[in-house]
Amino acid sequence: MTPNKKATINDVARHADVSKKTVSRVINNEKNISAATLHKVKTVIQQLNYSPNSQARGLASSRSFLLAMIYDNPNPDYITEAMHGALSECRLQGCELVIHPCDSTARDMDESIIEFIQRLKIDGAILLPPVSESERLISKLKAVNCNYVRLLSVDSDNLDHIIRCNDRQAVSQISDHLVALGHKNIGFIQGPKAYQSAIERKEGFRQALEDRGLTLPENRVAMGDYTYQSGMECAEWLLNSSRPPTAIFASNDQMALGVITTAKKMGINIPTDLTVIGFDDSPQASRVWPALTTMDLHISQMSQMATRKLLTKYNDDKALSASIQTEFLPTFIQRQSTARPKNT
Amino acid sequence: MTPNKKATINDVARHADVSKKTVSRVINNEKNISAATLHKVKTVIQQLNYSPNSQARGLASSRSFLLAMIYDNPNPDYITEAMHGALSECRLQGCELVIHPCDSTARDMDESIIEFIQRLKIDGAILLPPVSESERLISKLKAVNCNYVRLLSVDSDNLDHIIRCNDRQAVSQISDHLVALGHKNIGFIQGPKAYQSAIERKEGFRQALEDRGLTLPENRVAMGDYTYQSGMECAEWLLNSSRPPTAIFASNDQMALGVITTAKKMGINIPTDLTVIGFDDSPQASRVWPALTTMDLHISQMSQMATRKLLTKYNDDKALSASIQTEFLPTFIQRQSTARPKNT
DNA sequence: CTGAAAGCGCTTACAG
DNA sequence: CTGAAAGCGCTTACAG
Repeated sequence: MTPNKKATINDVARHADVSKKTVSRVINNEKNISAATLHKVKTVIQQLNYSPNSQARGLASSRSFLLAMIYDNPNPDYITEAMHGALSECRLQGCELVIHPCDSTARDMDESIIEFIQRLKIDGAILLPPVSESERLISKLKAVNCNYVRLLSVDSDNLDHIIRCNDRQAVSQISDHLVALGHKNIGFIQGPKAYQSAIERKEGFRQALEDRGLTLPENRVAMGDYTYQSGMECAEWLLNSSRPPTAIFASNDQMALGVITTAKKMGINIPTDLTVIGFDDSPQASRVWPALTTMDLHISQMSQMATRKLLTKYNDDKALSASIQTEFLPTFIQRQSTARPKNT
Repeated sequence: MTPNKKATINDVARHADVSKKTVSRVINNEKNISAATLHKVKTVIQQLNYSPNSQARGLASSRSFLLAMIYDNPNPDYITEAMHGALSECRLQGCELVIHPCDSTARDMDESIIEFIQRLKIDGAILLPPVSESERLISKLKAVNCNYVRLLSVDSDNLDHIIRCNDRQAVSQISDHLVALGHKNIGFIQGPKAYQSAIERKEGFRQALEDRGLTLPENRVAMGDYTYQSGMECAEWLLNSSRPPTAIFASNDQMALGVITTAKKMGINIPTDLTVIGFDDSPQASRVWPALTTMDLHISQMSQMATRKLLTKYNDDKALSASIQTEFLPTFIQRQSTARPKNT
């Protein structure tokens, strides 16, 4: 990479007149170094503009300083946020992020992930839904002794391995809002059943409505798949029913955006004729008219905490470890797509 | 990583009864191996489920099999597409992608990028705009002998180092469309001058209109910054002028989306009262109502070609190298946001 | 076509 | 608190 040869640990050792083991000690922040030696070595490191070769470190210590983000998620906004959070923590702790999208419908997904992890000696894997929900993958990860943290909607693993988004409590906030506005005839658009979040949001919402004296009849539940297209279709179905709902809660923003489009096409005004609520707080939510009321899932923070949790193994900073938050509660973001129903 | 010890080159050599150098030859697809030996080694590799340790390979050969994608781009859709393209090529050629967002306004951006590249011994860097436009960074990259390819709107480097999007020809297609529809009073929303693409699109559009006997007066040019917010503001300014344009071309989709929102707020109907054209073909373009007419930039393909170009150095597949396309012409995507002006 | 030796730049396990 | 030796799993440069 460098013509003007990059400095190595040997150069530093020679210049500082110590053994390379001592240099290694300062690189790795080990204890038991005299202040004088520490200072001397640090000075030389500066002078020589030395930075340790991570391949050599990795080969010797069987660490790679590489974390992997593994996902199969059609939603780029989710991925982007997740990367952002993971990256912040990586910088803090001197790691790098390798991204590894995959196809969870492929037969050999698990094998190819494992091969990838072993080839790069990945220090730890951050698993995003729906990949994070595959117990088969998890058991293979354990078999090769690979550290991992899963972003999930439910507590289905040891707490060392999950960061959880409490979708149930989140949808209960939404039902509060809807009930407070006076809506009684509410439609719901569900996500694909292959996603745990879709189930949690649906069951949580149904439960929350019942707790508040309302119901969510099956003919008010449309089956979407988290896409814009499905949001449009579900909205059409709900709004063309004999007694159309006065509010629609779509279990993600893409589908809610589809609801808005369909309503516009049908000449239905939002929010006066129809209240629409999404779930995600995607960038587009604030960039439509009317701006979409939704839930902020704090994906970036969740991903950062997942990364921090992954690195506790290599990090003896107690304060940092203690700062890890395992469960996240989404935040309600009120914008312009909700209002009281017309005849109330 | 593995409790049940992963196989090494030595295990393969022993089982196949050859030297490890021979195993190395098959790993690296070298010539001059007898068919019998090749077969024998390959079989053992399969049996042992062996995959070479990329750290050891890297340390010995000063390669890392790691490519970096370096960017400072507020547009997640662009990044996502670029990653997708790069990743496809990485898989093809056995590399991995490390992502490295950065802040191009930071004083130490160049230094931190160089440090990162040297620390990981990155095999090559894919530079996205606007980072790709920094000549200062390029010269530092050259100084440390780091291979790179830039995604750019202009030819400002050796052809080995660029993949170009021909923004000028693209906007000329847009002016064709607008002129064919009969628009004469056209507004333009410019991107931030720090982006070369913003300049190319503006100058290209002005030139194209002039070539067709029209003009783009300065009072029809609004200064945006590629954000939705600026698109709204610019649209307000243009539409509140004494003789509002019958068509607005925004130099990216985010701003065009802002135009649509402002038009809606003002009660202006699209496309009958106002034609709107964007540039990017972002996912949202087809998810608003009316769906946005725009240009597909082929970012994923550009990024894939950039990656392929980067890897030619390590790859002696002539056919693959010959398949590299250096210049891309965006494709016009007609949707529902354009129509003839009202009184024509 | 194949192999033995040395070395890439670090860390581990020990010794003192 | 510090260091000498061996080794991580490969490739390079040679030799034959």
